[in-house]
Amino acid sequence: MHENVQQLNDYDAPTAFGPLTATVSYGLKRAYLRMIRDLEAALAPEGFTPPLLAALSIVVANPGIAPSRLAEAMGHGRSRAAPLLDRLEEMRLLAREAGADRRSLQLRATPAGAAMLARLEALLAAHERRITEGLSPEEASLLATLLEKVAREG
Amino acid sequence: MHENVQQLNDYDAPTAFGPLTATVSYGLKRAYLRMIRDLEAALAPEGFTPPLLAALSIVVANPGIAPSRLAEAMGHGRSRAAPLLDRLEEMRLLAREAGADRRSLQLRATPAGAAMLARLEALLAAHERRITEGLSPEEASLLATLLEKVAREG
DNA sequence: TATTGTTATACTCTATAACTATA
DNA sequence: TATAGTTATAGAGTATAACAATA
Repeated sequence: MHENVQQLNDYDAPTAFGPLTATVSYGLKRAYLRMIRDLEAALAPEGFTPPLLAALSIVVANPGIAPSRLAEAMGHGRSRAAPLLDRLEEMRLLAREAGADRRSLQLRATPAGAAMLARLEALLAAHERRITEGLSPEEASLLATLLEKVAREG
Repeated sequence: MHENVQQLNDYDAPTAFGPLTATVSYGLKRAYLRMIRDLEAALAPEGFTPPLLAALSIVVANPGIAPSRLAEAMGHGRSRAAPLLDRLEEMRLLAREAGADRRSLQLRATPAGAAMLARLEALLAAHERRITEGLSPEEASLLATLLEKVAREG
């Protein structure tokens, strides 16, 4: 049963992270994991996921954008756009329209899409407050700036 | 062919992000993506992936740790540990040893595992320098601190 | 009963290559 | 030939549930 010598391990809580301790690299991973889980949970009741929200946001902010430029803005290859657009079109939130160059498409949100995004913005704001709850407003703003610097240098 | 009116889109580069602009949430996603791709590329020549490195680091820093506590430290469920441990054991970098409570296992790195980690630390340091190249040392240190605050509140 | 480790399963994200239609 | 969009495929990461062994 229970004994005091039960644990022969030579470690104690909390668990140590070795060379990962206090690195930007592992901090990014841990913070990202916490963020994405909170966002997934916040969007699920609306039938949304983080990538769907990003795609809709970008289309609303850039009416007429082509799928390949959307994919580029989201940081991945062209082929990732198709299933996201299929889903958003299925939900009647956006439409793929033909342009003058018939190889290319122009993406536009429907009124329902714009309305949905407005609704999601409230969820997004609450999510942002949750993940920055341990930070002052100045720290949160600084964090966003530093993250953007890291992201841009790629 | 080429015409000046070719683009009827009412957007211009760079692409706008709408409500995602300047949020910690989307900044985290973008910075994480940049980081993880750099780390994957850095580790690939050694046959390693970021989760394998994290697992090995934590086992070396916590000799005798159990798989379930390793999984907890890495932020996911128990079942994720098994394939990572299979792989590391296959590589002869760690061993699963039986403890007093025979339900539980004690994980320990082999000498080869410790040597491998030492080698990986150099790659990790170079990786850390690359992803923080746009930041002063003070900013990088501050960023790591802020990220840890975000991660911990979960 | 509860806990540990494992297996099975499924879903998402991501990357690559190949196909089509247009230019 | 080059580009845009799509499809097919595969691999990795993650989550849940169920199982066997042990307590």
